[in-house]
Amino acid sequence: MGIATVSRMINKTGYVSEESGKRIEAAIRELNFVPNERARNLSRKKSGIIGVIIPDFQTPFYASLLRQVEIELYAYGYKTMVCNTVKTSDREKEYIDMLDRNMVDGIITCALSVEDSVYQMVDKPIVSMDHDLGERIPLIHSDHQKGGRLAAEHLAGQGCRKVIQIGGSFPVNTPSNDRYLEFERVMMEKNISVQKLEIEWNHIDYAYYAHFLQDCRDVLQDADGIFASDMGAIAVYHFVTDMGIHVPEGLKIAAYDGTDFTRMMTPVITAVCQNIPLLAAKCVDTMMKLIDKREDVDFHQVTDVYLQKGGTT
Amino acid sequence: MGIATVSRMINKTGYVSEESGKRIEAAIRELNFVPNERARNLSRKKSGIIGVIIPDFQTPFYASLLRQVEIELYAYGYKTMVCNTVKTSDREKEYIDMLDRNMVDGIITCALSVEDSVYQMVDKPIVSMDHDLGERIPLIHSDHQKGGRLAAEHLAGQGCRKVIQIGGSFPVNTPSNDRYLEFERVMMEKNISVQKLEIEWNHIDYAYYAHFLQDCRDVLQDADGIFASDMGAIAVYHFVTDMGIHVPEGLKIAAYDGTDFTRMMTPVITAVCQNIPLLAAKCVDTMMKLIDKREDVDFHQVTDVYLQKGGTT
DNA sequence: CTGAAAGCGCTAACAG
DNA sequence: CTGTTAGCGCTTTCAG
Repeated sequence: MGIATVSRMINKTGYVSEESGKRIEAAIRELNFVPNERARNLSRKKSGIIGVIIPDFQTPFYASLLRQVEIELYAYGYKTMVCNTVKTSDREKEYIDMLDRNMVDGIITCALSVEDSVYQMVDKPIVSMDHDLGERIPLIHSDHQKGGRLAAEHLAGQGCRKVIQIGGSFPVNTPSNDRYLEFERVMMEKNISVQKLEIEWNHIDYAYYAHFLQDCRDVLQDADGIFASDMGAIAVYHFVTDMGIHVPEGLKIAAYDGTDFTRMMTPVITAVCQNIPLLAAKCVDTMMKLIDKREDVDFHQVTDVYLQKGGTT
Repeated sequence: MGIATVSRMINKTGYVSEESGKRIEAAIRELNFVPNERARNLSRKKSGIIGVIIPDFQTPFYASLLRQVEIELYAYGYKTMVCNTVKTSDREKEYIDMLDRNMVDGIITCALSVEDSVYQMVDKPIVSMDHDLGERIPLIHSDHQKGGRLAAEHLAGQGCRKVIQIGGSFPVNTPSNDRYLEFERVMMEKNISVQKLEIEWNHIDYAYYAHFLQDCRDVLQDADGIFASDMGAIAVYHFVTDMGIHVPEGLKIAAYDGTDFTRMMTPVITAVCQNIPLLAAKCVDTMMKLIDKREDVDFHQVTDVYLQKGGTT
């Protein structure tokens, strides 16, 4: 009985007579045989692993996204390799190289620290979230423009006249910027003053916010509304409360992302919510199409956002 | 010029003359050659990937741990495969099987849903956190006993006389249980009444807590102190505040884990903090020793915990 | 120092 | 239906 038959049996590919089947099964059990994945990967020319590159899953949004992506990939029989760039472009580059070295079958990326060209050189499955890498690489993101508008209209509707926006200027071409632009545009239209406080996009952790806000006391004191990412909003709430400002009377806070944490807070934070499960599903579905070399790949998918009214506005 | 020389060159193993070196370098550049990781994995009999099994990184503690572990593994040149069991033992089993199939070089696990025997059958590098899998598998965990004591003494010191503990009964042998036992023991000693509210350990997300607390209104109303995990504490704070109970005057809340979220909240939550970076470092260091088949493996490592005084007590 | 050759363990034609 | 035979692409003796 040959080794090929065993292979056919295990992979259910090709015919195997009932008798051989039984014998093989017995042998497998007896010898405690387990197929070696590394050998399979080599001859099949695939590893069944997808790398997911994220800036840092300290950020609630990315943590949630990674979680959902893992669940989706698992459903398709793929394993997830976490690729946390921890804010450094070196790490992002190294993870992309991995694709070339055939360690993973594809990469889903939402990191922003590397020039687009690095990605464009790779001729393997890549799906990008929130980062336009050229038209040959599928791009998926939320309707950030609508997000900016929802926030602006809400704050305006609550009577804000002097608002602050906290956000970074990304070094790359990302649709995320639309939320800042649209927010400002809508406010301008309503003659509401908007000031943008620039944060270093690659330093986004709580300690940084705490430190950053220290330097903005006066501006915060003076404003009546603020728009920031989930973690930024949480930090602002914490900070201004310590300053003795009452939320929402003294200052209204709206967050962007709307991860679970905004709902765990007391009060719940008003937020524009991205549909993370849907984003994750689209990333994975698109990756599967790319891997299967299917023709019906949608190269630009935008998902809806909605406003969650909480106690901070 | 033979293929072997190229291999020696790339891996810096064995001698290569300067001239050959240059020629190879040129060829690599010209042909844009990249070594195939899958082939390497097969012949080297290793993949450079470590699987990290966690119950669910919705839980702040595991999310932080995973993050740190990835950073440590990366420093050693290893990649991290996320293995989120999402509360199901099937998934945990499947991930363990992966080890057998030689997909990963080792597994760091902190999941609790599978009988110990499943792990003991595997004769490959495994490091366990918070789950005693027998003396042949290194066990790493925080000093949960001290943690329980710190919380108990603190709440007692703040004048609590009637406290609640929220926690699960794990289906496996885990040192985490010590914190419940010690908490109760210390309280008993001081003649303080303790009631334990049992939660389903495998349903630990915010929605569950919210629902669970609904059914405990009376008990909460009646108590003056409570001890729960980070997320549990956050949920309690949220819930009792909505009920009109003032924290800390009406109820004192102490959390267990002490992840960043306890510091992001307003007020900061009093918590017993586990040293997550140290735990992660120990897990990874131990894994490296196991892989290198070194003799100096410490099979039982306990790390210290400390109390963070916040505004909820 | 270098090349030939034998695997690593499995998959995939291709004749029987 | 099944066994034989090539690979997959790299590492690693082992002569030379």
